Amino acid sequence: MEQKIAQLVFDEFGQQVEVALTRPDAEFGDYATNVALQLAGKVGKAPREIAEQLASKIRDTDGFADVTVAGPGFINIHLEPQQLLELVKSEPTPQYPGQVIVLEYSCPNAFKELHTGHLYQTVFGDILSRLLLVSGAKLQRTSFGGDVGLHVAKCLYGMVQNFGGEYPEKLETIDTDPFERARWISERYVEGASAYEDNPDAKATIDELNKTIYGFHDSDDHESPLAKIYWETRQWSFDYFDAFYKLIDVDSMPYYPESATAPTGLKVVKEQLALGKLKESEGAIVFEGDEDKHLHTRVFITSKGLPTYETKDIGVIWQEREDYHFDHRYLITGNDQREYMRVVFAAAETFDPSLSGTMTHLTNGTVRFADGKKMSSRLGNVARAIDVVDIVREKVAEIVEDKSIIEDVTLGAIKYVFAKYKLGGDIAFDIEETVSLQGNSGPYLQYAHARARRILEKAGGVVVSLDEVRDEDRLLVRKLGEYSETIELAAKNLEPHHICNYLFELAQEFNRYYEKNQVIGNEHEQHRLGLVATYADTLRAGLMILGIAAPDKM
RNA sequence: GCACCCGUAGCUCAGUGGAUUAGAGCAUCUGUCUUCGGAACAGAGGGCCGUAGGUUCGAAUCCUUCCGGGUGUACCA
Repeated sequence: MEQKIAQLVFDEFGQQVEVALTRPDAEFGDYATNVALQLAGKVGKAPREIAEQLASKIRDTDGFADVTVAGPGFINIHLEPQQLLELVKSEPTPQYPGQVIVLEYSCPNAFKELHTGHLYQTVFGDILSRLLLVSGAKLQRTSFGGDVGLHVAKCLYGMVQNFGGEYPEKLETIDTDPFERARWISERYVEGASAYEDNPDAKATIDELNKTIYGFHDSDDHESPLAKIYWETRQWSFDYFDAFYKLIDVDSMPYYPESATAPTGLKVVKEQLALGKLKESEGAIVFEGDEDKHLHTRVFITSKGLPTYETKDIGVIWQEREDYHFDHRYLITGNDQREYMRVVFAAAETFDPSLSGTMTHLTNGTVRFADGKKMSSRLGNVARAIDVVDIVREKVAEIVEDKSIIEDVTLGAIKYVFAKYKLGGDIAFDIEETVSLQGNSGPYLQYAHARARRILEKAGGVVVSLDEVRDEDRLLVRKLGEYSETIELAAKNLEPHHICNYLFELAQEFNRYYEKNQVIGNEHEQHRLGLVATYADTLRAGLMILGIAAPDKM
């Protein structure tokens, strides 16, 4: 439609313009455009005059219900009922057809538990994945994290202390539940970390251990007692990640451990050093910043010869490209890594100019607790992801009577909270509001859906497809017709929160309709059931993109 | 110091490439209501969109100043 109007503008005024259609308040029309105002300056006529001229042309050519001019020169377009129905039945236009896209997110470190930030980023990444998939992308999810490094050494030290020596067989005495194992590992980490702080001997041992662990990889040592402990508990960590993803009902993804990306990164970095793209400085290998572009200088290989995070990140990029030949790569991290990642991207693009413009860094804010006092006793300083899920589940269980849907509602509540904010800012996580069954929340939408399903069930299942628009339907039908463009907008900008806003508005619109219009027993029952079914299906489709289950009963 | 992000209703947040009267949820107050599932609907109050300028026919939105908050600034990740 934009193009048609642009063509009319060109025919009438000989001007090339970008026509933007907006969705005005229902009283004004179904679409509105301000092209007349844009043209006023160029053409040298009054905006209203241009608008009238254009409006009459649009009226002639496209057979809209009505085309009016309002205010300073807006053209408001009213659609015919059939045009509204076409919109309802239209599918979203894929925004990434056939594109190979890598999305890297979640990124927990091995030997540590997932905290609230991971929960947020994992949920958000999963939603983005679903959005990209329905938008035609060939998507590959990935994750990246540290399975080597000082934190692992501290942890291993704690384990050895706990066992009173290097006794891998004692691992068998630990609980087999993946969450219990993860917790046990993190307790050993805490012990190792405090020993590192308090005890100089322990510090020396742990520093040595750090190198030893790299050695397990370099020399492929799976036999020494310490190596056995390392490999076994490393696997526990990976199993724990998968168990957690399963718990929150998101897809798991290939994990790129630093032990694997470091060698790849080192190889690239050494090649680039030879090519002069990196420099030696004070014994370290650095990528020189650029003051004009406000890029910091950063170290890629330390003066001790160890690869830094920068090098490992280069390694992931090269590995992911090798594995998937991506057209575009997105990664999500905390926003504290913003400047850092700019340097890594700049370095990567310097190393290989063909990467230019193929990578996008998305950043998320931190999760704050709105009701911090209540949470603190249970969650401590670093809130574990699992505790948040447990607390929400407890709250949900208090309200929901049907036990079989507690998990769906719990996850619906959590996922919706994380989906409804635009990525970037901090999130105020309020348990009460999360679980709240009213207002703009996951459970509200789940309930709205279940309610519609029950109407259909009660009516007996025979549902005709929607084929007319009655006067009282108009607002709801128009809202249903906005589904496709909402998905397109969300996909194009990678902003799932538009979907949340839309679904909430849709549910409200339906509730308004439902308040006034009897469905069952009405003379238009068949027609209205078609409308209810369309609504329920739309709601379910939207929730599905958000990874939220839409139970038929609640 | 420099750079980046952010300041919209009491609170939490939307606000598409500039646009008709700046919106929603929560909270507060008032109605509807012997309910096709009320976890609802209707309505009210509450805003110089941080400040001061600029561009424009028109600015929460673009540019600049200042104020306030956050983050980052080479051998951590």
